[in-house]
Amino acid sequence: MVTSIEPVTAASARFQCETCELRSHSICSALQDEELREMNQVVRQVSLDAGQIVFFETDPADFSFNITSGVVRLSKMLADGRRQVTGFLYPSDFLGLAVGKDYTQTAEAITPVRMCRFDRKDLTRMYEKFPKLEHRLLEVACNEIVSAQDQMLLLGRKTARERLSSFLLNLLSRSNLGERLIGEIDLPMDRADIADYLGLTVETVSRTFTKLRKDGLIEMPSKNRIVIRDADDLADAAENPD
Amino acid sequence: MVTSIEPVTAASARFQCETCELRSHSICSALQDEELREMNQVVRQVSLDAGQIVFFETDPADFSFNITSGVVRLSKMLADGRRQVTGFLYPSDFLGLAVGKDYTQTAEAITPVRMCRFDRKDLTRMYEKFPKLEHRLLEVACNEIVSAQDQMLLLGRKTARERLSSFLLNLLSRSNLGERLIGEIDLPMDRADIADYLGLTVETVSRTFTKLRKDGLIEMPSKNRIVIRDADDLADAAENPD
DNA sequence: CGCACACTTGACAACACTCAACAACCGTGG
DNA sequence: CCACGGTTGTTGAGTGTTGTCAAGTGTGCG
Repeated sequence: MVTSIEPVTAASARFQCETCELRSHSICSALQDEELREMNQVVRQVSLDAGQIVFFETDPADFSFNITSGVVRLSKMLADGRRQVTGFLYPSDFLGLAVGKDYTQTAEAITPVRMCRFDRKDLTRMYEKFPKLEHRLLEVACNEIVSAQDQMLLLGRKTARERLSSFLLNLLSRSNLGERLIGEIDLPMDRADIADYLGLTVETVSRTFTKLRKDGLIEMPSKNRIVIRDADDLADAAENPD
Repeated sequence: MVTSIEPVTAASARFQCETCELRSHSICSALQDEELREMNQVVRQVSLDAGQIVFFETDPADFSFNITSGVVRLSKMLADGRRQVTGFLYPSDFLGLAVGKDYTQTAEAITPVRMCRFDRKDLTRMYEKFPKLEHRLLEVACNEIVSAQDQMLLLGRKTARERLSSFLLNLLSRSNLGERLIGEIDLPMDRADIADYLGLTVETVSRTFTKLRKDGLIEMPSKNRIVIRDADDLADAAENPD
């Protein structure tokens, strides 16, 4: 399942994982260098190939992760195979907030992924030592709640066109966090992932992409690449039916 | 907006709010008596009538609350009036986890409600003093995330029948936390609230209630009262289409 | 008693789903 | 280099579940 687990190298020793240098979202942004050294001793770098499972929705929840590169898909399944994708995790995102004994969803790499793995027992000790860490984690959890609520609004009340427009805008704001403000986004997930994330079928997703393209809201240089021609127009499409 | 705000009375002085005596869900269950006395100094009892707004989705997020009696509805709205109810809060539930400057959803009392109100600035000071409190809040947040994910699965992939069955089972497990295991539940919310919670219309909710009744899964002694005849059968209906 | 409101039921329409065929893409191997 | 098969994505035709609009039935309250 896990292709490689290596101890942290000297090169990455200053920070316990690359995540912390990327963005403020990482949980470790809360800590000082000295404290990070201590975190360093309980973290392991993990690499996965595309398609590999990080954990399954009934596995014992022993680990938490910080994504450092690649994209992870979170999903839940019903007995008959219907699936709901609950989120996509990008570099600097934290994975494994659950408090229960077992994971409640499945996490799978949809691109090659690298991440920092923490034993939850270690993390618990760290909380006690560095309350700042738990404070940071609460922030992460609250952000997750807010976007979960947005997603409920999307799934419960929005049309296919609004759903896809909202989705593209979310990806845009994410991909712009680090870098340029160009309206071009990469879709690492396939149509089935998008459909299961938006509560639609692949056919409807495909048709809706076509419509957005014909309406001049987006361009599609390739299947996995979207150019947003006017973010305001798309924002409009994300909240108005038809 | 708020009908009455009273300082804590001598009778309620031992615990800073009644919630803590009700159930383990309350955030204050994490604290010792001595620490509770300190919380006591920053809490205010608030009473609301049915229909009153606790806060609106763009209000500055200055307060957090512990519900002590009654039911609160959380919702988000689109510009054109479409609404998504994101949850119903019962006694012992915590309200106001958001980290941002403003609330991201509207909270409204759907029955007479009493609750303990905390100034978030006070709460922040309490966190620093009692890390246990923040730990407890993280637990609360994680539970909220888990049920939000369940709700996404419901909204994205379940049929009307499955949605209503799931909803009734959730209410059942909630109402049984405190007391008897009788399969009878009270619906403090109206059909529109249920519809907006389940991503349906009132008509579909009504029709689906009728179907569940005709199929012998539930009885309806009155509009707001549901008797679950066999929880296992209903659990079946909650995960199998048609 | 009658009005108002919430809920239910019916007829019809529509948006998204299902099933099916087709096209594009990609890696493989001749 | 191109032919081939498999996979993924797109498009089409028809169906269905749920939404819309409208009428009807309680139920509570003044």
